[in-house]
Amino acid sequence: MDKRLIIIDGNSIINRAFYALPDMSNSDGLKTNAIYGFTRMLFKIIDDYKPTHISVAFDMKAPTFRHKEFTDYKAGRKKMPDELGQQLEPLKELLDTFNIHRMEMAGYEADDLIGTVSKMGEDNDFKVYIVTGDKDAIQLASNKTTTLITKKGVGEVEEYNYDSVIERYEMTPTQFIDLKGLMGDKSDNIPGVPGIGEKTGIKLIKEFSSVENLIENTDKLKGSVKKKIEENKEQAVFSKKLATIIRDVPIEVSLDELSFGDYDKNAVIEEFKKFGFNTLIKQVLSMDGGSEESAVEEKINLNINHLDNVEEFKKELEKTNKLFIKIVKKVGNILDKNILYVFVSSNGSDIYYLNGEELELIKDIISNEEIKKIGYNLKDDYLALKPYNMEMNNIFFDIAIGEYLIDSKSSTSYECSDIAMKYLTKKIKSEEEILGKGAKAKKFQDLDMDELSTYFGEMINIVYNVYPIMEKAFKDMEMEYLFYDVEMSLVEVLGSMEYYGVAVDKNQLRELGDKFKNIIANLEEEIFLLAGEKFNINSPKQLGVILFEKLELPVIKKTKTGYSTNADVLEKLRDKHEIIDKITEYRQIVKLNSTYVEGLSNIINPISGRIHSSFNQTITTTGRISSTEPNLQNIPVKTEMGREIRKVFIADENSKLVDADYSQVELRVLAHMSGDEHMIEAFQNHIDIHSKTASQIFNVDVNEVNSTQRSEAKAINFGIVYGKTDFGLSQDLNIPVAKAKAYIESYFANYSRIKYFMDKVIEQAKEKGYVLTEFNRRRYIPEINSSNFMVRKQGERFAMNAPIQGSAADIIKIAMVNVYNRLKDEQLKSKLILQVHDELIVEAVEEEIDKVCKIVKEEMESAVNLQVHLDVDLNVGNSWYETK
DNA sequence: TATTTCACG
DNA sequence: ACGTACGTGAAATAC
Repeated sequence: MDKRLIIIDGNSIINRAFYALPDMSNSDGLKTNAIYGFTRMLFKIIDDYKPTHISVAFDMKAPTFRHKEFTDYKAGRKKMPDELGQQLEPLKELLDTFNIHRMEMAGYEADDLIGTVSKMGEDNDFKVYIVTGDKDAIQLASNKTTTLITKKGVGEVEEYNYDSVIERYEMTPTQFIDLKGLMGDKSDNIPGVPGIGEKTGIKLIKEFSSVENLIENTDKLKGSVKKKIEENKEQAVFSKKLATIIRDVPIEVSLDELSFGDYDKNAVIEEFKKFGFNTLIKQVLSMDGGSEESAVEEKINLNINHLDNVEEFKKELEKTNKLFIKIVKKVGNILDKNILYVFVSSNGSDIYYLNGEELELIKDIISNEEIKKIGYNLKDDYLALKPYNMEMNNIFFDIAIGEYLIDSKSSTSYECSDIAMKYLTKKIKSEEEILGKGAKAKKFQDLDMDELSTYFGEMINIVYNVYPIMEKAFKDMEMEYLFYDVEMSLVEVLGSMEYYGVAVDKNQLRELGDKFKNIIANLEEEIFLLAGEKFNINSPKQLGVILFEKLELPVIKKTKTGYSTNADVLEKLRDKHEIIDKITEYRQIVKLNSTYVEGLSNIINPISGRIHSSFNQTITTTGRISSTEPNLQNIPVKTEMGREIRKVFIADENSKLVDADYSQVELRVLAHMSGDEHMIEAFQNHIDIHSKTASQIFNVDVNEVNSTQRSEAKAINFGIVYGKTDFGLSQDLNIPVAKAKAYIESYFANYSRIKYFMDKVIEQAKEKGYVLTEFNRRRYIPEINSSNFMVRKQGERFAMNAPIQGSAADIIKIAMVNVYNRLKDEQLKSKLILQVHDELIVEAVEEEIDKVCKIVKEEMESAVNLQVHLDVDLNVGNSWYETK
């Protein structure tokens, strides 16, 4: 079998990783980004090239023969930063754990060891790969050796072998050494020939093929080049020597020692846990090689039986009043009875199941207010039971939501298997492993009882073992109110909203569709006429060709794949050609028709005739809820044509929609959190905040503010919340950057506590690694300590925005819970049906409208006590369109 | 599957 | 000097 040897330049790769990745550290404060990056690179290389042998070469601190012969060698190099230095030893230990060979030798650089070992590999018929970020190693490329140079960061590599080097550079790999002899190398402080750069160097090497030959034939040169070479002959030869990688270092190593694959997975995982590399643990487990026996996959011992003796199980439950539960349902209508099995347990190991027809047996357990329901994605379970007329009460602990609160960015899915790995180092099958992925993925109804019981039994066991750990974490982080009283209470609220849905007027939808299609057809014709040909207007690519090539309009902006044709660009082009306005209008109507008219039509529930959107609680990094299938949080409102879509959303018979929205909730949160007297005062005195800001910036009386000033101030008020720059503001307001800068400075001069607040949260993010909302919701911001300017600035904007957006999200969640509970407690028929970030909509039956208005306003305004009032605007109408 | 665009707060 | 406002989801095209 063929043997493949990979030799890695350890220092080079760890350096790359360090500078490419954002700051990371483990719980002990050890920096880990370079180790992480190195390991990811290592895994990728192993995956791509399947090496049989590996060695990692390191530089030593001791001077090399190059230093001895040339004191200035590598002079002027910056010292390795301590954040990187401290990662070197742990990386070496990790390699040892992996049983990966590493080498270092006093007096020689890593390059020389690589040169020597690669030669050994070549001589023994290995296919050799050299991994480094240093292009010097291209000189080692040959028919048997491929040099892999890292591209941008550590993600990808570029391959160089003998042929590809010739093809790209028109010279052989070894001629690279000659080139360097002439050009020198700034980073290594190799002098070369002064005045000869890359261009001339390449020309000379192509002509004379080597430094030595060149020197002998300087008579064929002329002018300044001749002079330069003749005056620096020795220096050129010497530079070439410095640049030459040694290939016969007296290192005592046999290729057998480099063989890879025999390592203890468990030990590697332990190490990863120490570093906090949770995502890598999974990868190790699925990697070939390594001994599996000792791996973490201890079989979980479970007793899984049909629930025959309900009374006995109830007795067991009484001991703790904790029910661990997972419901398995088939894919189907949310309003139908779809339950296949219910798995329940009181102790995490004795697990019982019953099928969909036997549910009545546990109805009183499910609805018992005393029994705490503990599970994973409990909203799904709550919803599954609804069609059976069963109400799951006391939804107490959901480990998916728990993980979301602990780290809202750790992943997007919060897969149970990931949670198991992170908290228990237990490997259970993921949903994808059970069902497969893509088009031929199975569904739970396709699995047999054996597969189901293993998967869901393990899930219950994981829940049982993880929740106490999270319980403690919330206590330590002072997040108990947020978790139990806000998020867990919200599960039932969101479930109820989904189940109830919102009524739609299908006729209205059809009418709008007809109207839009008509307009689209007309616009299409006009656009083709103006363009002189037919094309797909929906294709940015084809549109780009028409606009910027055929019509030769000026290119405003480019995307990574071609011309940008977005609304901003079109806006700037609208004076240049009459086709532009037609396209803008076409885009708008097509969007309305495809996303809204057709999108909504497709998703109306055939049973209820209503729309049941999913409200997801574990998606956003800031704490907001998201809405999918369909997204009801982005129904058009800004243009009149778009707003007509809202006529589709109506109240049921004998009902009306009560729409309540917070007035400027984020700015009020900002006023409160910053404690800025000016802003607080404005809100307390019910002064229009945008006019107030305008009066301060433009130095006029509040009553004298004109509409332009007010709208500019509005842009600033909102922009500040997101950390907007002077440049961005200048673009939005179409004013010079200097003017925008002056506005922002004036803003912060007047609202000085806001500036102070922003500085403070950034500082907190830098120190602690996270920022907090008013209710201690956390957002980790690893970007904040990045060495990359752009990434770091972005981190600062996250830090400024997250507490504000997040606190507003906390507040409306509290309000939702309170509104829902009031409606329930007062036994009203009206239902909370929608939330759009700062807006709640209740479908209220006629006779309850006054009561509902009062409840919603009261609960929203009193959800939290801030230094400013929260104001809620109420509107009542037959449709969402009317509630304006 | 990735990219571009655009709808909302 | 950098590149330039946060948070989402859906549809369509192109690969």
